[in-house]
Amino acid sequence: MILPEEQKTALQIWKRTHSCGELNKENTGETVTLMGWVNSRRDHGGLIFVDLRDREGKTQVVFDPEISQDAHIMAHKIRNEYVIAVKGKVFPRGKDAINPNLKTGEIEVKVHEMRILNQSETPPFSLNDYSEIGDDLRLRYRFLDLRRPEMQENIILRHKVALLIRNFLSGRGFLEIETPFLTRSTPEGARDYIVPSRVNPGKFYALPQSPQLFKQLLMISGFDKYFQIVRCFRDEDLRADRAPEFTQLDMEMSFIERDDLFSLIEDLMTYLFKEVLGIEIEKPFPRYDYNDVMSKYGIDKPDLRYGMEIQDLNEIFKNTDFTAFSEVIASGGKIGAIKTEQPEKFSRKNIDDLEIYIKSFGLERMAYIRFKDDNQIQSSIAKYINDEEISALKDKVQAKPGDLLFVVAGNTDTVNEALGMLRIKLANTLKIIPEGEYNFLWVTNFPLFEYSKTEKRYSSMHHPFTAPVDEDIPMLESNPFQARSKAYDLVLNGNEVGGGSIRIHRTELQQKIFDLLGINEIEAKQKFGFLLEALQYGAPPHGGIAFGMDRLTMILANATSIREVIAFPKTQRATCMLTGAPAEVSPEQLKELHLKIDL
RNA sequence: GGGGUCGUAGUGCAGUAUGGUCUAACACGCCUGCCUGUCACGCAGGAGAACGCGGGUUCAAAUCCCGUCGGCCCCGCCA
Repeated sequence: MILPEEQKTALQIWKRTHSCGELNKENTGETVTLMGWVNSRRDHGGLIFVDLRDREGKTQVVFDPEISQDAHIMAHKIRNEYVIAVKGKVFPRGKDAINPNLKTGEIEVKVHEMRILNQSETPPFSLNDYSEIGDDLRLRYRFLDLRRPEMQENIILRHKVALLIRNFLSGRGFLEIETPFLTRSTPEGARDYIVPSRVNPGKFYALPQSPQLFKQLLMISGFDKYFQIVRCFRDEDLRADRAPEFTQLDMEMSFIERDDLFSLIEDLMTYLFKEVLGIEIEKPFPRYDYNDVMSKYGIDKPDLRYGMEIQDLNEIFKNTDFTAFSEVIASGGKIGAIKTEQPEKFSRKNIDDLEIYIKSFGLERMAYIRFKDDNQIQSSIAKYINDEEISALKDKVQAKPGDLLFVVAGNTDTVNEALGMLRIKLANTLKIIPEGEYNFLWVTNFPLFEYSKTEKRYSSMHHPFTAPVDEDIPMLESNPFQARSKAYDLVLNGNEVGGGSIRIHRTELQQKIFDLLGINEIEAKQKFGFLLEALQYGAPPHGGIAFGMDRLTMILANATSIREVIAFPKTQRATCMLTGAPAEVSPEQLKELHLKIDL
């Protein structure tokens, strides 16, 4: 079909020749066509300057009545966020007119023809100013929020990360294989999102919390090295680093042991950081035993960009007369301490507030010790500490005059937890966490099981398919709950960015673990029968890991919430402000699914 | 399930402790006009909020109380 020239749309006649981020001095003299959004308009009466924006950047275009009367008149009508196309010539800017803040700052385009491709309402918030916009507004107008350069950078970064991962893994012989979203609910783990089946009345699918079982089956099928960048779903409460649907880099390999996986992942991570941030990360990453990080940092994902480790003072006070301490030692507890940085910043009031915080973990009190010159101390427990203990203490914590030590005593786990949280709190309030530093570490040798106080039973710390440490296998008969597992976490700057394990590849051992978890044979058969069966047909030794892509990207983007790197995130109450999901469905839909709502 | 915090023009905020001076301030944006070298343009003028919603206390409520809705942060939870 041939349209008369004047009926053709702008795009049938005009083709974009460049993005708004790529022109420079080299293009001087070229006639170019740019298309984009009006970022800002500066009307000088005579000249009108417009910063034209697309995802690649901004270019200054100039409307000069001496070049085109028509374009200049039309430029009066345009407003921010109008979509326009301009045809013009690239001019170098004079020395004084160069804008170093713009990629294209050394040129400008003098317009001889313009078309308004679309108008825009005045946006509800400015897309190019420096003030913070409320989260609710941003999410309600996410399509505009995503137009902001910061968000565009984040989303582009996310693409880049995914692409680098795919290229890297493909280069190492990995295959990306899809696994189902409509699958079955499993008893262990997080709450499932469930989906009713119309063709199977009364039955439900569950959306996967992870492709765990499928990737193990793929190993049994012989696919050897698998990965997938995949959405996962968990119906649990949200946090800044936790969304109900999130993206995971999921991996599994056969014929490997833990260290093979570690070195592969270290290669992948250093590659990513090099390509994305231009930063060299040292390999191999340090490895820590779960028990060690728990006693030194009170948490299984310590941020090692700063010190302030938890000190164990039991040895120093083993002969103390102070009953509050001796009783704790006698009962197998721990006297723990943290030496704070910037001790001069702590007033009596600050210390009291910290004690209140410590008490919220169930400890009775927190003592402080301030070291003075010589062998003197100022302390809430000064009268219970003798000179010998003071000098031993000074040695142990390497105290300088003026240093401040916080001391708590009680049940070992509670002391570790409380001091671990105190350590983080101190680091944040003292602002001692260095920016731009990336600290990776592996945490290994997790307990195989953990006791749930709320459910009053043992469950797998990682998941029920995790292999026990070889030398602990005999313990499964004697004291199973002391056994360690071949699970590992990758921690980056205090975030758990990845976790995985070497899996069980023998039916008997898998059955044994189900027994210990109180999953009886019938239930195991019903829910995991396919896995138990598959393990009987030549399952290779295998293991894997999964990474939180959102968290990883968040850290690479230097953002504080994964919402900043997800195009269309949910709110804290798991709703979508854009679409209004979740929402009621029609009675017809419910009827079809044989569902009744009972509120 | 629990704790905290925020909600005032289109946006960001001040005002809330000690109710009356709030006829709600400021900045950005918006509208009109002027301006040929700006780039967070400038100048002059203008419009725009009864303070999330509901109830209560009071002579009087943005401000106090109760409830409720929503955003965010944290604990629990998240194999």
